[in-house]
Amino acid sequence: MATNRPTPDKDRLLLLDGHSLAYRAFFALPLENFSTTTGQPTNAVYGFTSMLINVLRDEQPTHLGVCFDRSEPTFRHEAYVEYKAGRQKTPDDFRSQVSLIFEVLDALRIPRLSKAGFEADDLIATLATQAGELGMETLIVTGDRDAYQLVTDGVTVLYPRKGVSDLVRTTPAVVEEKYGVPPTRYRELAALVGETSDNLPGVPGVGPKTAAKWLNQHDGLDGLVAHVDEIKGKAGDSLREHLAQVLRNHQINKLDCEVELELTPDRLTIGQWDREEIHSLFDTLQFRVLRERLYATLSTVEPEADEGFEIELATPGPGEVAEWLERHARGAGRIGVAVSGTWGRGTGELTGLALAGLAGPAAYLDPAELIEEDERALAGWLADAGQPKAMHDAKGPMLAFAARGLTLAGVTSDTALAAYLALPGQRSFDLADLVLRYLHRELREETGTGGQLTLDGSGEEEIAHDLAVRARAVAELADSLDKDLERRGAVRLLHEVELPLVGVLADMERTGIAVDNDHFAALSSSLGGQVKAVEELAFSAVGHDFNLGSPKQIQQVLFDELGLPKTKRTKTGYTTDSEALTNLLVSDGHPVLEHLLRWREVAKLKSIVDSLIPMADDAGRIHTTFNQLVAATGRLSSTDPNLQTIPIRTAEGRQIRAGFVVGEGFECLLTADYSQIELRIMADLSGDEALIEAFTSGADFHTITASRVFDVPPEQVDGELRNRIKAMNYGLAYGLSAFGLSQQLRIPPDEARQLMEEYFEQFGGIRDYLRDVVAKARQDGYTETILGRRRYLPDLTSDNRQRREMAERMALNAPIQGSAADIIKVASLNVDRSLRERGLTSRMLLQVHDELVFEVAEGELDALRELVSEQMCGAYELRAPLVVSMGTGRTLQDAGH
DNA sequence: CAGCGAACGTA
DNA sequence: CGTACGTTCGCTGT
Repeated sequence: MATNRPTPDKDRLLLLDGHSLAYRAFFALPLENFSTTTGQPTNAVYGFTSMLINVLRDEQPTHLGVCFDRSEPTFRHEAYVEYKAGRQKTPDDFRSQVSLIFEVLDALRIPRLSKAGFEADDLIATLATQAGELGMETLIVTGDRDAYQLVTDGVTVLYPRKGVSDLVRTTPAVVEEKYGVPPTRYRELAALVGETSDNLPGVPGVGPKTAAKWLNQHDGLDGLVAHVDEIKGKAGDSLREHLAQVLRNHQINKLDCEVELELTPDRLTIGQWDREEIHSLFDTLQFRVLRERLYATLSTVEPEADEGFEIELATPGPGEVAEWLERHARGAGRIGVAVSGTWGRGTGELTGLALAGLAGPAAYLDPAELIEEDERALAGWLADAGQPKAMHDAKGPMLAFAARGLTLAGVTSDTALAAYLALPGQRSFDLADLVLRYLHRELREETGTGGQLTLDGSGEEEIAHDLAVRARAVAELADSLDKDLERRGAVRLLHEVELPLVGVLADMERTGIAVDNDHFAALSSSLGGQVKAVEELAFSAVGHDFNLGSPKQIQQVLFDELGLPKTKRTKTGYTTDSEALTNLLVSDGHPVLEHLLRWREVAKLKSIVDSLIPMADDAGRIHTTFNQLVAATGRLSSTDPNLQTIPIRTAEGRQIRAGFVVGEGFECLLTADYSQIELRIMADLSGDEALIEAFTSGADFHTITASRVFDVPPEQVDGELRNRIKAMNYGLAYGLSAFGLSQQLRIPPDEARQLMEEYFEQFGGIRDYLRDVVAKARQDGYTETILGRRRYLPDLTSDNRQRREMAERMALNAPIQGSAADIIKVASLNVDRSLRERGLTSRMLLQVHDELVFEVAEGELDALRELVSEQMCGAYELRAPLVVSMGTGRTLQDAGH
């Protein structure tokens, strides 16, 4: 709609009919594509918000309001009891979204209006009328055609045509063309034709064409009524028969232009919206694209976001680096460092480097141009822990630095990490987003005041400026985030845990883990043979070929062809997951089920092996990438490849572990894992004496707890009883319900409920703790780990049960899982430091949530065992003390225990 | 060719 | 109707 750019000299009021637009969006957008992972439908909110953003962008209103219907009856119901009768009830999936729309509007500081006894249309009519008197231009966005009666030269209706993206501009000429009457007559025409959705029947046999003809012939409805006896034909008879109804329609579809409202059009201004609120709301709604669009739109409205960064850029020539650093970096406070290049798989390459403090000139260095002297000066400054630096997501750049022999020290802020602690659960910590959010600026150079870019076409200068802007932005952002973390009590967590961990993780990535690709190749071919064989068995069992990897085709075979009983529903059909197939196998026993399960198993293993083979570098080592910014609880994650999910449960799976081996020159691998760390944390946090006692007694924890719950001596606790309590013990930390427990143990729900009650009778502290932790989180808006790591859970107060209960389970789990993450992070740091202090060459390779994997140097096994045990157990003092178990061997399989 | 859902690997 | 992740595959829609 760029053709209809507004004229800025006139005030422009935009009025939206909230319900009618949301309702349209609800039916236009498929629910299955617009729901959050917690199951909250969002299609109406999404569609409405999307329309709102578009119209803000295209129309650039100066004033704005959204009107809503109310549930109370209106004067129309009083005039006609059947008004809107027979309408189907509003779907629940829609109703749950209305309050979300309110939240969006409130966060955007957009006024919303409603009044008991009136429909949104009446408010719109009133405001449009008043706006006209104030000399304002009005735009009405509504899916209700009644609004056509308001159209004048100063009032335009934007009516959504199919879906939510296309708005038709309805001017007087358009109404006239479409209906054959001017907007002022539209009401009369509608009275004759009727409105089925309002349960206002018109004259049978009379459509818009006839109605328009009559109205034009008799100069309106009054004239028509006066000459009603002259109307000929069947339609005339029909009109006379239904005349009362027409007059009633005409009375009812009149919009009230004199509703008393608290706000007048000139007060419907667009407030300063709250970026944080929008961020967290859009996070909850999982609107990613929409957020970008919103920012793109509103930043054109918001002048402050138009500002960029002023940069005075120097490019020290050969031999000038040392001097520049001396003059502008040393003693100039914290320097922002921005790096361009590539990194991953434990290495990287540096292509550009920019330095900038809060003020003063910035420098751009091209690593390819540095002479030895410059490189030495740079290396010295980078490695100087006394020179404070701020970076954004420093781990990658660290790998690139390391690849050219540079070490980095003195990083007192990593803005990505700081943002992660401030806003865990956000999925991206893009520098531009953070700059916009915290500094209300755009990540670009301010070109208005001097410093004109001289683009010579090479783009090189542009790259330098771009990087310098990032360096300056990081320096400023770091200060801003420091303050934010202060407020959130996360300063120590950043400085004492997350920041130092960056280097430890980079080292692990750089080191990698050795693999035996011959072993993997043999494994792959053996698994490949089995995949083929099982595939053939499956085909002959059903009599034809099909794709065993396609759930869709499996469903067709199982449920359509073989007529097996339907399983649990998924979004797209019926589940064929291994649990369901196993159930079918027990109940029906069709041989294809067995083959299918077996195929999945071997195909999965083969795909893991095949994905690992090309990962090894020339030295035969695989380098994962640890992500420190993704897990909402504070855990690390591992990608490319994910070395935190190497199979262990089945013997065949463990064959893959046999392919991870000790590297040349080293003695063996050592794995060290915390035993039952989450349960110990739960015991500590809850302070339940019985539970703590169960841990300090030294005997098998599940057996001890089972013995208490079933009131039998520990030696009489058999596998079955122990299993039940083990499931309970673990399930508690996840917010397991009685129903879930019954499912897992395959016992009746009543029995499961009773089991839980008996458990809580013995360990009441746990129940109290779990209840309190949720209550506190609801109060505070977040949960906290032992080191003060927060997780924000706004959904705890949601009126949507599904969302609320999901948030409650997250609230139960986050402090436990997150505290375990805190502890192993501290342990990793302490082990790393201790290795250094004792001058050992053994090294840490992996972190797998509650386990650390080491490569043991010749002759260091005993020393390492002692060191690791000491540092891991001593990482944090719990009332149920930390216990570590270790295993060693030449492969990861042998080192298991 | 991107994006999504189902399935499944780990703690 | 038990948390937290990442990867693979097939399918669908642009």
